[in-house]
Amino acid sequence: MRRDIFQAIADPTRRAIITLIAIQAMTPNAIADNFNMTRQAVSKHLRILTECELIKQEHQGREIYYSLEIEKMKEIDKWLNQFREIWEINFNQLDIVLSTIKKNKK
Amino acid sequence: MRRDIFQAIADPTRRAIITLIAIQAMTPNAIADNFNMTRQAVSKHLRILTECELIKQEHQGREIYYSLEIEKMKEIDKWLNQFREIWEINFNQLDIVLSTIKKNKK
DNA sequence: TATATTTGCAACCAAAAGGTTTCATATTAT
DNA sequence: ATAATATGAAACCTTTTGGTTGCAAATATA
Repeated sequence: MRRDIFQAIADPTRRAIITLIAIQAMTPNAIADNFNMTRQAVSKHLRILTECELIKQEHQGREIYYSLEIEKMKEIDKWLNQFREIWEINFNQLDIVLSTIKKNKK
Repeated sequence: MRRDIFQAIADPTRRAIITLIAIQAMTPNAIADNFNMTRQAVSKHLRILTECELIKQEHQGREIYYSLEIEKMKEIDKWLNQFREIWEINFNQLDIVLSTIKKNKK
């Protein structure tokens, strides 16, 4: 069982669940209504998301409300940080190219 | 074959490859040297990354240099955008809490 | 108390993933 | 021309994934 955050968001159903409960906490039944699969299949996805702490539960009687653990989402952002520098470089290079074009126009 | 960007970065080896070639373009052999698996296994990962256009090839004689397609990486960032608003809200709420504590101290 | 509802868990199954070995092809070097 | 090198592709195998159905437990309702 690898069960890291990148593996968690690899599945399109799980990404949809994340987006769904980002707005507001929902019960498994309510979540499952949005998908074309059994409640149990959705439940398995919720289990995986819970295991890697991307979502959290709140028990209320016999119902369980699932909501997004937004802090964990930032880990993906953190991983992307190492590439932002490259984006910036590319942007700056584009900037140089653009100003060169400008100069030549004059 | 799903082969989308989220499925591509789900595998730790592929994430490592991405990080490796982000710095500079590399040949499959050079890339494979960094992993404890056969060259062919690495080659399969390169194929998957190529198929979803996360990396690009540059042929040079019998060698092929693989490099990162940085623009594609931004798609992950774009997906994260829908959650940034929530981060901000949380941050602002924390701000309110902090200023309330400050006020009560006085 | 008996029944309905909400949920999770286990057993099972087909398909996909990730590795291996073997082989074919193209380019370079002798 | 022959041999070596760099690479990709195919066949194969094991494990993981993502779904199913059936069942058990806890809570709410009649």
